[in-house]
Amino acid sequence: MDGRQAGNDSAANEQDTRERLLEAAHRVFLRAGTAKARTQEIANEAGVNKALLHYYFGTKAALADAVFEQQMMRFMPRIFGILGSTSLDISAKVRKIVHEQIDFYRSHPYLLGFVVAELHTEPDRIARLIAPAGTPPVAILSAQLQRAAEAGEIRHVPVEQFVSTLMGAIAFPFLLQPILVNFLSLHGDRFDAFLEERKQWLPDFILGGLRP
Amino acid sequence: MDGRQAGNDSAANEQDTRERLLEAAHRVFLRAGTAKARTQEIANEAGVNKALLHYYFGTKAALADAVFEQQMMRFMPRIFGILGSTSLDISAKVRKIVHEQIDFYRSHPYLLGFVVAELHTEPDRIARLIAPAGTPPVAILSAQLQRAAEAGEIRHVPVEQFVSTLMGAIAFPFLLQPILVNFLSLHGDRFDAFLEERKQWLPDFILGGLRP
DNA sequence: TCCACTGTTAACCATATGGTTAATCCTATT
DNA sequence: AATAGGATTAACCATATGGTTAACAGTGGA
Repeated sequence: MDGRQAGNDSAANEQDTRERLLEAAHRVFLRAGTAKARTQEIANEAGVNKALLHYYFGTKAALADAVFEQQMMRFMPRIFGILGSTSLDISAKVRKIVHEQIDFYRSHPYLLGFVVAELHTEPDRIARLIAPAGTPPVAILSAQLQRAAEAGEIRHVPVEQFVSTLMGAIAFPFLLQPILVNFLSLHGDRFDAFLEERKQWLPDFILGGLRP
Repeated sequence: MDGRQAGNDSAANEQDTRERLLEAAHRVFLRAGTAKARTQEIANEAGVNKALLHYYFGTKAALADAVFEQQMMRFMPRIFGILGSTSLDISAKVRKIVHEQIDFYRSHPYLLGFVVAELHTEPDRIARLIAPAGTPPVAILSAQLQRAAEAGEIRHVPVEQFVSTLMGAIAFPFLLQPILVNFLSLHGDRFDAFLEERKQWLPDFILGGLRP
């Protein structure tokens, strides 16, 4: 069950042990959730003794914090990077974020579920970690929407509503996948086809909703 | 920490004990997730001995299954009831489902988070529970969209895409609330105002996206 | 060569937790 | 009143689990 072969003498040591632990934790936490995850399994997957986990990270909770933060930093900047860009117009932003995010979550299937699950069972953590963030990159998008509306290019749209709708439409299939698959009959590779179609359809639909 | 006063002699017994346990489990599971939830806490909250939990439900997992299924049945039928209705046109369906669902999730804040978290950490359960469902209520909506498109009232839209977008836009704010609140500055009662605005804005936007 | 210090491990510990058991209570039926 | 059977409890149990400890290995510097 641990997928770690012998011969970890030299090959394994190339990577820093702390890093290996973090990656193992990342894998185990994401697939099991921090509550169900076992420190022993993390140690196994990293190919080291369980005591090393505490040697480097102190407690399971601290390690979980580290992993959670690391994962948040993995997709939040992508989103804000696009939404807050000053060189893309709204249409380009929508198309780009839909494409990139769908591809990203597809290749990281556990990420969103993990984040939502953690947000739900450990609601305080987000405050603990995100507190130091200060600059609102949404302001740029807000101004952009405002300008476009005044120029008559689009309908007037509140940023919060816009962002929630866009991101919700992107994230939903990944979060509720098992339900969706069942009730929309997206079994087998049809779910993948659905996602592929969505990369094209969703931007059209969103931009269609913005038409004046 | 348990919020149960003395005097449970007569007043408490009015309700069936099994039911009290189920409700307590529902509360504890939803707020903590099944992994973090403690059977002792459930027993406390129900005001009974922990052994009764096993007397009635066998194992913690079985109780969790019961609660999960109960919660699923709590919101899935609402959705399908509206989407699959034969007496509402598309516009009415969108308006009604947005209004009703936002109000519903607002008064059951833990529900969606719980479902997603469980879906994530116990992906098999959904198959175990939902298997016997056979009729696709989405077929009605699908036909309706088809007809409206042919009549030139709306653009052509695949059901799966439509439903995913609609439901995603509704659910997202509740699922990622802590993040949203932070990055869109929706602190305090501004989140509530956001939701209230959304009940009006979202149907307009969705229907706007459907315009031919 | 010896020392000191970091990294690493096997063995161990305390405790939380799901689950069990045997006895007791309660109530309806005879 | 006696009894049977379900409901309920206090006490108990086995084990999983996060965390600790003491010893050991390796390595670079004095």
